[in-house]
Amino acid sequence: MLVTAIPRAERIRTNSAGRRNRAKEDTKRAILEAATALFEQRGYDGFSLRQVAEGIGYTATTIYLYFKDKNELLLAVCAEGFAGFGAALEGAAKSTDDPALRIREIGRAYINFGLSHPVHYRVMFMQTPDFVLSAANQPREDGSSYQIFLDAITVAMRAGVIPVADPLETTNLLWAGVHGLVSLSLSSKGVVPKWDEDSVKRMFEMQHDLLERGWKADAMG
Amino acid sequence: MLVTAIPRAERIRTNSAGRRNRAKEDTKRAILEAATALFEQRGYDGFSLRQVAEGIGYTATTIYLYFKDKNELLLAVCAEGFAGFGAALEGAAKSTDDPALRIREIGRAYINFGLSHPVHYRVMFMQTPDFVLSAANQPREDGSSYQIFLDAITVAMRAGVIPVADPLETTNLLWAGVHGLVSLSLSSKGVVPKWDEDSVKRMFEMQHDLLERGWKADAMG
DNA sequence: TTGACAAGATTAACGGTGTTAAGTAATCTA
DNA sequence: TAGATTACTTAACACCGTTAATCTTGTCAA
Repeated sequence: MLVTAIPRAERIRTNSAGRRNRAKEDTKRAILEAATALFEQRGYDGFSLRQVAEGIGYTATTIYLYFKDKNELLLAVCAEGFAGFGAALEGAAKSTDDPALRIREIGRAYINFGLSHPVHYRVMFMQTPDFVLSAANQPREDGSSYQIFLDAITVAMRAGVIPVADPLETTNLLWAGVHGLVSLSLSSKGVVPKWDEDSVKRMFEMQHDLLERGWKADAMG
Repeated sequence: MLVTAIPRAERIRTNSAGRRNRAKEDTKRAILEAATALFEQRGYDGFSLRQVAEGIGYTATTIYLYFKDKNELLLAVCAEGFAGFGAALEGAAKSTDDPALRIREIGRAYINFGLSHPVHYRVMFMQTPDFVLSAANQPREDGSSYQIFLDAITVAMRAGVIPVADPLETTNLLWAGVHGLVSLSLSSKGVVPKWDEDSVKRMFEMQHDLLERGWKADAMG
């Protein structure tokens, strides 16, 4: 008789536990996906636990077995969406070696993401105060989204293409520029002229041209 | 007997109607004031019709006799708060004859207002999409808040201190700059570095310096 | 194989929300 | 003084997030 290192009882128990865990992960994923779908098509206001649950044949209270409360589920939904945010910024940062162009590309990526993920962007940066932190500091292998901005700025400063100043404030300045464009577009599109996507992209280029010219003028005294 | 031009019955009726109307205006004001108080100290989320009403000894349904629904009451509350917004911008616009300085002063007034009226600013420009329109277009004797921006821009263009371009887009650009600073400050103050009031004001000056230098560099080819 | 146990899901309930429809009491009109 | 109008309330509906208690079912050790 072949004696295995692990006794039968324990094998069964761990397998069973494994299957249970897998099942649990599955329904957790199911909830998350239903939540994401509902959230994306109904927005922040039309998002209720009861609807999420009923959409996949559960009761609302079941969600509490998998998420602490509504906020945590919403945060999980956004975290998923914002994995793509960090990736987009990172891709932009790596797309060129030119320190000045890199900043512009990051800005373009930011704008593009915001405009094409309005619901996520809204919740993360506009609607719910507490979410900004987790959005900006969404941990990634190589630094948060904010860090990607900051790195590009410090590199550009060292390279002498932008004036040396407090890197944090310069980062915030750039962030404010793109965030202003995206958030006003999301709020004003269709009700105030010139806030459609094309205008916003054009305005970003104008904004960045001005910034670069300003930096250059500053460098020349 | 002295014959008055207006018969007694009619006088009574109109007076009575006047008294009624005055009373009605009074309770409308009472509701509005209670709403404002509650809104200012509990914010958008902790604002309920039942609480507004109970605070002044009415039932929630009474509010519907004076306002169409919750949204309209909230809008009235914000409209009140934003009378000051237009006034602040207008004051800034009139504070100088220098077209370039005027733009900066308007920006400063915008920043100051946003930072000192966080709750109103949030609702008008961040929280509720539908409110941006009424905030920007809040009718005033001499034009909306947006119009104050726009006028300053067109004057500056005519004066040659900023490059001639689409005035609407240039206005939006400026608006995005200050809105980005204010809204990120409101969302990030205390959780992300350098978003306190002093930093924001400093960043605005940096931002505007860059813009002006950029405009000047543009003018020189 | 049976009985205990634990996990997963449900039902019931609490206190809250915006909103509508019907009812009441006082005031004004004729 | 009878009837209409006005200001307000009560009752109800359909939701919401959240908690506690209950049920069901499969797994486990004896």
